[in-house]
Amino acid sequence: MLAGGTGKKGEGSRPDDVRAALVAAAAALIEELPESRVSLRAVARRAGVSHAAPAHYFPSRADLMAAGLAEGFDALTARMLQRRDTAGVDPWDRLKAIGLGYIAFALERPRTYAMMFQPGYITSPDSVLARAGDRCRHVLTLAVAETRRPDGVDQGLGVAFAWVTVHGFVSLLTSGMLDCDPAEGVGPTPELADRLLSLMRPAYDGG
Amino acid sequence: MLAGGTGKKGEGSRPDDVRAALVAAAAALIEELPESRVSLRAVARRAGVSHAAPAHYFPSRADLMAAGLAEGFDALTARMLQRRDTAGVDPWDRLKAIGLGYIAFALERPRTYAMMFQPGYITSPDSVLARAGDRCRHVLTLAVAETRRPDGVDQGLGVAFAWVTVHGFVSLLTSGMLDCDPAEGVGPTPELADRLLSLMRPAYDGG
DNA sequence: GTTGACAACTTGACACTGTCAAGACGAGGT
DNA sequence: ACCTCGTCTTGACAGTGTCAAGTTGTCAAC
Repeated sequence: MLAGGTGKKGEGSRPDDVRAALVAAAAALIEELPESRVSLRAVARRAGVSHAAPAHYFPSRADLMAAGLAEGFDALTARMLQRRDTAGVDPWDRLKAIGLGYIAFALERPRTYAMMFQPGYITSPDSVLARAGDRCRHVLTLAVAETRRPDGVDQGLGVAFAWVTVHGFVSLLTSGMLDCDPAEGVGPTPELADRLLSLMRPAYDGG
Repeated sequence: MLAGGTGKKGEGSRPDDVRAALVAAAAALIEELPESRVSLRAVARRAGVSHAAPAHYFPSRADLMAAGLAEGFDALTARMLQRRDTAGVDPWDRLKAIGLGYIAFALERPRTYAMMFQPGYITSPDSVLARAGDRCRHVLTLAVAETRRPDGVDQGLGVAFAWVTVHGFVSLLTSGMLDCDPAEGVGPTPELADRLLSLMRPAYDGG
């Protein structure tokens, strides 16, 4: 049977209810607990099913985590779009808004964000997680395309550079390596983010 | 007793032999196995001690991992220094050499690298891991200082930008998010690394 | 040289984990 | 009525981190 069976337990159940509950529980726990404590059984408990229920929908723990992380990616994408659409019409403003939205998401949901980029959860380029990542990058690609100039960097490189910068920033920040040291002239987080994004700009403008 | 006791078991043992063996075993397993499979017991087996021996040197699993990861940081620092010292005298060449050494290390020991920057292993700014990270950043700071111009970016921001760029690059690459797509004009890894580092430069040169 | 103290481990146990095998159970078809 | 199948539960197994207690070897004191 391909599309969700009608098998239901209580009267309130709908097809794939359990699956959705598991993914939602996983997404929640990923942010609430350190990674090692997000167990299959904890997710199952949160979703109100038995400890082995996840095995019917996900071949392994990693697959359930990947599904939860894909939800995280979609939330990130939504955040970027929201910020972009409230920015003006200037392409650079829009790109910068996307970057700030990206950073805001990562700092609000640091554990989810860190896990999203952990090697090992993407099993294939067609996996749920990889596709969610692609959708996210697509938003960035569109924004970079808008800023494009005849003598600017090429598309792929521009996307890579923008992503690399914002990801590197939040990743270093949340891992505790980038403590904004006032002695070195670097201010608090939002200011540092703004200055880093501004620092990026000349790479796009010049030939 | 403050400094390592003389308690030895066999005749070959030296003080703190077991501790060093544990850290070495941890560092090795961190690269060999996915993170979830690097267990205290596996490390203990590799070091040839009982499953509870690590508890005598490290309060928890995280502390043993942090010790292994600190070794990774020191190896990274050594790699950067080696590359820097074989580069010429041009400050920018030296900074770029450091960046390429950094990238080379991360791509050779991807699991170690990813774990080094995972939030949660740095318990305090004085921890072994944090200090190893500081030593690494210090090398970068020196190199950035060499490139400094009167009208360039300030020190702290320059260090942050350089680190953010190389870290973001290898982190995205190893997590599978940055598949160098030929259709978008981005070539293979070494070329992309080189172009990204070059893209960074105008940020340091201009006012 | 016997005694005691003590660090360095080992052994054993506990609750917890991911995964597999087997069973319960209701819905749908014949 | 009977069978089948998908959904989920129950039960089991090896493996995990951590704690408590026991063992062993070394040193200092007397």
